[in-house]
Amino acid sequence: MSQTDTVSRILDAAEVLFAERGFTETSLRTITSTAGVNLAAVNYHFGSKKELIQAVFERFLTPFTDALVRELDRRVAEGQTLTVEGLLESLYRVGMGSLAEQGRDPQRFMRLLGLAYTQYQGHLRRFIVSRYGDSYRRFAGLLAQALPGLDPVTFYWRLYFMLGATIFTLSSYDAIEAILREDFGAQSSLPETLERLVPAAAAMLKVNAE
Amino acid sequence: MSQTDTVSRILDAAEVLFAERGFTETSLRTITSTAGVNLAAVNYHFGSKKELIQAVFERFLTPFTDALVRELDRRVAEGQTLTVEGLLESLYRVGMGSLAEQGRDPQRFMRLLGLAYTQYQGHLRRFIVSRYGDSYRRFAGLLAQALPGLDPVTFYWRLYFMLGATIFTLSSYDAIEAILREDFGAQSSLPETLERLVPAAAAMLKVNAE
DNA sequence: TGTACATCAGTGAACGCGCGTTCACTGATGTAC
DNA sequence: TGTACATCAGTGAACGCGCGTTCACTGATGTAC
Repeated sequence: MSQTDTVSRILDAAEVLFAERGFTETSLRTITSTAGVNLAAVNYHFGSKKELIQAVFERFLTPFTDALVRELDRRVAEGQTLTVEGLLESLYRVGMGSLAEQGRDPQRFMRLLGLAYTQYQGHLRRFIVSRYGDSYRRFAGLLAQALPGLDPVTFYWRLYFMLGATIFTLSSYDAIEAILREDFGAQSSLPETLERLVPAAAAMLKVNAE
Repeated sequence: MSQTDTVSRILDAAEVLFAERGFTETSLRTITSTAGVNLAAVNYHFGSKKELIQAVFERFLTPFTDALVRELDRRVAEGQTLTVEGLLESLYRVGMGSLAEQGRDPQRFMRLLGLAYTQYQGHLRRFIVSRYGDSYRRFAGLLAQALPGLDPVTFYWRLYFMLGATIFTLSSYDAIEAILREDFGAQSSLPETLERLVPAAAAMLKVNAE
């Protein structure tokens, strides 16, 4: 078993289990037995449980933000007019795409993102802000340009409303979808849900703008 | 020290600590030493940590949902036309009011509500749905009436978008407010933030409706 | 009015358990001369 | 080519610690006769 193999088996198991139950509720014993590796391997390869949590986030956030910034750069270089709807579509399409490439589950990452915001893990919030703050500001800056005439404070509050609607809904996607399927017999796929989210979120951002 | 006193001291301490750190991250030893009561008192009065968590939710959700349903009944009985904006305002005003009456902090309850949705506590979700599902459906039903012409599946997804924007933003209210104050020197009070949220959420719900 | 008993809030100490982490060790592979 | 040593992934067992819960007990108050 090569190093890469053990490391990625640990990351695969941790990703699934953290998303299901949270960080404190998932023990290293559960992770290592699911991964089929020795208990001590986590501390050997990652140093501590905290650093394992960060590594899980790094593995999916880095490809995602890199792809998002490349996409934004490309569209700006081509001189495209970036609308609110266009930017949200880019965000969601890149999110789905960069994960689908690796054959991984987008809902799982939404749950992890939701946990990062709500769980009591100061180190994780600091890690994410310092590592991915630049990409976040790039996106927010272009979105602000697409919404002229909005004062900055109103804009930022609405940006958080939009993030809340996105992260909250998609991190509970499976549960909500199951309820709607039971009550109305209507299946909603994830891409369909994102198609509902784009105009709704755009309308929320655009009230009284321009 | 009367029974009521010990019980409410435990609930007060648990409410603050759970909202700050989450359920698993808060030990009964921390709660009881903050409350100034004996460690065994939690199990004596509540039975278990799970039942304590439920009791914390019950103490703030019951007055809130009772007041909300009374307010909705009153407005319907008076024959008022209930608009989307009017219903959201009722929701937020009753939320602030029923807590302010008791001199308690509304942000704290938003954090608890956020935790209830994201933390791995199956018993809590079941408890909330069984106890407060009727009030939730009452509100959702009136909101749907205010949005004719919207198919039910789209309506329910947007209801979740709205809940996500509300719970996510208000549960991180202190953090977001601090960032905006630092970057723009602009203070936003909680009522001001709710005034921003009403038209934004209403616009999101109303896209293509009526 | 006085005595015996019941009830109940609260307590101090201990229980067993699962946790993250550590450590001495193994065995395979690579490197130097 | 052969030997000595270094490196490094991985391991098994144990460490101390904090956790939720339990239990025998106390002391105050109420109730019955």
